[in-house]
Amino acid sequence: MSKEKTRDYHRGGVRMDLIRAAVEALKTQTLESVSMRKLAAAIGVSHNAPYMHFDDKEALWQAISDAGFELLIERIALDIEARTLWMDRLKAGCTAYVKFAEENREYMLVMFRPATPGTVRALSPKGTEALNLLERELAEAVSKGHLTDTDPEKLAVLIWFMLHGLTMAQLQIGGERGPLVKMAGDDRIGWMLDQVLGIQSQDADVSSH
Amino acid sequence: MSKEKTRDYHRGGVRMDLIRAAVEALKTQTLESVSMRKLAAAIGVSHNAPYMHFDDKEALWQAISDAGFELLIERIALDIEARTLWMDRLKAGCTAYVKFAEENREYMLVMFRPATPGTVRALSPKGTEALNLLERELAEAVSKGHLTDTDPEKLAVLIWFMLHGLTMAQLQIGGERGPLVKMAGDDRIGWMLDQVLGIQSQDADVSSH
DNA sequence: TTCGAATATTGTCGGTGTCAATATAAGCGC
DNA sequence: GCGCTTATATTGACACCGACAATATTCGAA
Repeated sequence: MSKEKTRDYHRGGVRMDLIRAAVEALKTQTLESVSMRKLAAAIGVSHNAPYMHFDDKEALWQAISDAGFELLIERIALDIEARTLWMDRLKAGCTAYVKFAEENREYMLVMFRPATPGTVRALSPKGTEALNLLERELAEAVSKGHLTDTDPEKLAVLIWFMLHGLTMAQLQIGGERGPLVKMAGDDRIGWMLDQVLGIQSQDADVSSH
Repeated sequence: MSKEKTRDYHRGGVRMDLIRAAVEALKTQTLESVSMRKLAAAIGVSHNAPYMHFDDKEALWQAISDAGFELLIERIALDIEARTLWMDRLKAGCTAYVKFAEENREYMLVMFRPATPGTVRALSPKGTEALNLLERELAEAVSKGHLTDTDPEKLAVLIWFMLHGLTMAQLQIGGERGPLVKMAGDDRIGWMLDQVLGIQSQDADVSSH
């Protein structure tokens, strides 16, 4: 009598549920160990349903990567716009990058998963957009005379290398031990920026006596 | 009559052959797509023979990672020792890091493969040894008065972040396009070092007119 | 209402990591 | 030489995986 169907066809939102489940799974598991079939099971759908919404396992990663870059630039832009002084803005943007990586390990793993050797995967449009946010701040600083003798484009890339190296190191090797602790001070990003930009730290350097 | 056995038991050197085959395979394939069984087949051995020499697939990666760090520090040390002036030595070491990564993509993929979320994988002893090479040069430069007001330890980590960010970017996104080309000049490493160390470039800056 | 398109299902295939049981070879005391 | 232990390799099996094919269900528009 009961009308209960064996399953819900067309339950809707499978694509989003799948992405959410994958992101959730990545918080505790490796990229390799997250499987389409387990994700399908997790959201209560047959083992092949995901292939309605994603050509491929890779297509799922790509979708998550895009979403990650979206979140990243949103956060960076927000934190930059909340300040006015150029150095504050720059530092806020850099800090946002690192904080995002720390708080969203799962996204970063996908966004910067290694490319297949032969292929060239360009930095996603959203990715370069994030980089441009940095570059704009630096260009502004140069044009207003706060920085001299530097090419803002190259400087932006250099700073990104620095931030990216820091975040990748944190992802790849644990955060608790090793060389990372040597940089674990309160304001490592401020310190690094001062160093790169050749600025005398305005706080008294107490460490020398 | 012919005494030909179906296979060679105890053929010897399976462990090394396996590592070599894996490194070779990684030149054209992803970490994920390299399989124990294919490696076993490639060196002409049954699908379970590898498990005599490695507990685990992960154990194989670990062995390759260790070998990679060994090669890396050897190369860095060699290139440093070939110079005498402190800045030349520092630059040679940094350049060696990046060149190694470019020429040994396959090793870097394994050396810096993402760790399982829960676990903390400390930077391998050999890895920190590589970092110490940098640090020693910087400490020397500070003690001889070439650099002032800087903590060599922190500076070494900063420089490593920079180099690591550069190499990871090259591994993860293609080298041909995107922001990387903005840094593609002949002596990007020299430029980056000058920038970080706050040194006026001794070459005339021709780019400004 | 009918029919096609979208969505989901079951079934299947070759491939994978890894465990178990078995077979072969080498080393060594005798 | 002989026998024992141990290292090494093999076959066999199992659950799991990504992906393809064929089928079933539902929705929406003509």
